[in-house]
Amino acid sequence: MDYNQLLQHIAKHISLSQEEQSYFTSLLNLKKLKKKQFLVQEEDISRGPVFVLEGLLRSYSLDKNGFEHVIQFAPSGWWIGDMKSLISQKPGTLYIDALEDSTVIWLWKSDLEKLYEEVPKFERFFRILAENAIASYQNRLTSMLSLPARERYEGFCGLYPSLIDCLPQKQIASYIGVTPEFLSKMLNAPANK
Amino acid sequence: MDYNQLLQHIAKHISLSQEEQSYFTSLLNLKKLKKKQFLVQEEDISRGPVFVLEGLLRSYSLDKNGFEHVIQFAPSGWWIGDMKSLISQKPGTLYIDALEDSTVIWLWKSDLEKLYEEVPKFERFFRILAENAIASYQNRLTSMLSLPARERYEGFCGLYPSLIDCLPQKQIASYIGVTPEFLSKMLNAPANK
DNA sequence: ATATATACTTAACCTACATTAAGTTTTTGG
DNA sequence: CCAAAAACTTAATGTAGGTTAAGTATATAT
Repeated sequence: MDYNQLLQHIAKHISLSQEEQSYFTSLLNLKKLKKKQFLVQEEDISRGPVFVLEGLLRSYSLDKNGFEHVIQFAPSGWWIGDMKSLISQKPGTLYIDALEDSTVIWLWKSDLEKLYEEVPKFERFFRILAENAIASYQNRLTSMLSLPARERYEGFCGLYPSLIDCLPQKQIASYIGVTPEFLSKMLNAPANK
Repeated sequence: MDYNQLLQHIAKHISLSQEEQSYFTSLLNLKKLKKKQFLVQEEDISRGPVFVLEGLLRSYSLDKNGFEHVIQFAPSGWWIGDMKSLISQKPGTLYIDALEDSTVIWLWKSDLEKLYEEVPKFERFFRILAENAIASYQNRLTSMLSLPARERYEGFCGLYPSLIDCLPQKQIASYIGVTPEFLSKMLNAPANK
């Protein structure tokens, strides 16, 4: 399969020899998801980090009234996962599914651990990845705590312009933390303000 | 100085030889902070990760009305930092100050990078640290998006029982995302509900 | 092509939480 | 030990955003 996109992405942070590359790719698993299909089913909890080759995934939580709350979108070239479940290897609280037909690459946690032993440079790669994720969560939290819905929406548009046209509005509403009805009203309100 | 607490904390995740330990400690800087004192002043932006030996720090953002929004508390034994500024080495958007007289240990980013070269095991250590932080941010976001204020408060009490008695109520209000007035009313409301 | 599900809109009404403001208690610093 | 600042409380009033519900538009699948 075509792992080039992933290898190029990794090459931005660490450089791998030919052998390291092929050892790495030998550990990869490919999965195709139909729109609405879940990444992780049932007891299948030990999956490691997931890279989106093509398509669009999201992670979300469910509240006790059955409403979904989007934690993250992952278009092509992004990583996604439920970190609590990945660390603890217990069933997580996040659901991950495909918003479009998608192709993803993933690692078993045990293979990832072997990879760290064999090619320690990957510790650096995933450290950098994790640090970037932290920066973006700190940012998101700040905006949840301190901005009104309209500014959170504008922030989203600024940060993910390419997602605006391909995401259903209700998904964006969920991400910024309002109901679809309210987002609709807000966007169709007289001009601005 | 007494770096034992930090070394023990690190030993939970990686094991270091005597030399590695002393190389590491040679890079550390110690700083004492008075209550209300800021960790990072003015243009002093290139500070790396900060470990709290003693006391209590917090990071927060300021909104345009001058209100503070707490992103994280860091009691003794915890790490704290503004990840965006650490990565970009540009002034960040978070403020970090001491809620009690405190002692912290910190690294310059350039020293941290030398450390990664000399003792690659630290890549693993900070990767694990970062992954744990991600899990906790995913959790916090979930609770901001899907729980009402009372349940966020209860979640906070469950997660940080030791902080409840030593934190001013208004700091907890800020962390869970409500005004101090509302938290006060909520806690003094007839019994429960 | 048509049926059905899903997405979006609009509007009336509702509520969790914010704002303002005044008063009380506790902590801090000199 | 005292004055001033900071923290907490209470209450009246305001509002951003939720809920419910009904209708319209747009996909999706067969």
